[in-house]
Amino acid sequence: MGDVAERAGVSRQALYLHFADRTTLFLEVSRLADSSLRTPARQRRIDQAPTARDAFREAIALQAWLKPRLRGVATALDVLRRSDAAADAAWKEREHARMERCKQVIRRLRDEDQLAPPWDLHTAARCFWAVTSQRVWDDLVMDQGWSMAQYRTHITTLLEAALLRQE
Amino acid sequence: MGDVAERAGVSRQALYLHFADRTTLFLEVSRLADSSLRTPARQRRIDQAPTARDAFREAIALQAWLKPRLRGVATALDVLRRSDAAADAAWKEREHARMERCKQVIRRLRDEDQLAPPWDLHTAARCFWAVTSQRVWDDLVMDQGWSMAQYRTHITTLLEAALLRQE
DNA sequence: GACTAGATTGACAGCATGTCAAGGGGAAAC
DNA sequence: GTTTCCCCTTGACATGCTGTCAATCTAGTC
Repeated sequence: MGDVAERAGVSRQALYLHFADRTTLFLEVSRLADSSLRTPARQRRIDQAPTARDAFREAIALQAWLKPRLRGVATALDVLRRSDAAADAAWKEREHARMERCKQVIRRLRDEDQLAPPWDLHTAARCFWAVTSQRVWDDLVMDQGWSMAQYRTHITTLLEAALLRQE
Repeated sequence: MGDVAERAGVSRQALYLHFADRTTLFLEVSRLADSSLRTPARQRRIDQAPTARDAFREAIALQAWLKPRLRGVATALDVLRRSDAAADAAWKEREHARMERCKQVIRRLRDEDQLAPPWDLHTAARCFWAVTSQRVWDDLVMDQGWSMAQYRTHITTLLEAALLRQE
C-alpha cells in the first residue's frame, strides 16, 4: 500500500479514503482493467466472424492480445485469492465469465459440426478455457520466452488440432 | 511458521534451528516430496514403454498421479516465488527438470515418426509441459471439479489429438 | 558428575495492514 | 469576507508475522 500511495502521489492513509482495504483496491483495479480492455468492438470480431472456425481463431487471438495487458492484475488477484475470500470470489467471477465466452465459441463450433469427436460442449470448453488461461500464457511467454506471436501461433495450432474436426 | 511449529509439536523458534527461514523450509519440503513421489520405478514405466505413444500416455498418467500429491508444495512454491528470489530459482529448477522429461517423451515420439506436423521437438515439448502444469490441473480439478480420471482422460485426448500423428 | 546437543521461554526489532484523532487548505456557498 | 465542507495530511497506534537473541532446561554421553 505504501508503494501504491507513493506512485499515486498521495499519503498511504489517503488510499483508505477511497478503498476499504488492499483487496478492494485490487478488485476495483482489475474490474477497471477488464472493462477498459475488453471492449464491445473486440468481442464483435468473434461474434461476427463468418464461420465457427474463424470465431475460434479470433477468440484465441483476443486472449493472446489481452494476456500481456491484464497480466499484472490477473496475477495479483491469483496470488491474493490463496489467502483472501473476497479475491477468490472475484477470481471465480472473472473466470466464470471467461468460461461462458469459451462455451459460446465451442457451441458455435458444435452447431456448425466442426467440433471433433469425442468432444462435447462442456469438456471442450473447459480444455479451451484451461489452455488459454493467464497461467499458461505466463508459463510460455514469461518463463519460456515465447513471443506473443509464437504464443498465438502455437496455441492456435494446438487447439485447432485438438478440438477441430480434421478438414 | 507458527502453524507449522504447532502441527510439528515444537516451538516456533525451534523451526529456525533446522531451517534458515520460511523459504528454505518450503524448498526442502518440496524437494523431499518430489524425491519421495517421483521414484525410479515410476519413471521406468515411461522409459520402458514399448512404443513412443505408450510412453506419451504413461507420462501424462504419471503427471495426473503426481499433481494431487504435490499440490500443496507446488502451489506454495508458486505463490512464494512472486516475492522471493530463492523460491523463484527453486521453481525454475523444478520446472526445468520437468521440461527435460517432457522433451524426452517428445523426442522419442519424433524418432518414431509419431510427432504430427508441424510440430518440432521444442515447441511440442513446451506445449506438453504447459498443458501438464500444476496450474492447469488446479484449474480443471480444483476449480472446475473434474475428477482425477476425467483430468487424465481428457488431457490425454487433448494432447494426443494435438501432437500425435493421426493413425 | 560434567559436557553437549537440541529444545524451551520470553523478549525484541522490523515491517506491513488497517484505524484513529487532530488539523490544514482550497473551493463553493452564504 | 467568512463559513462550511470535503479531501487530504501528519502522527500515533494496535495487530500480526518473520526472524533474532539471550538465558535456561533436559536428556543422553563421556
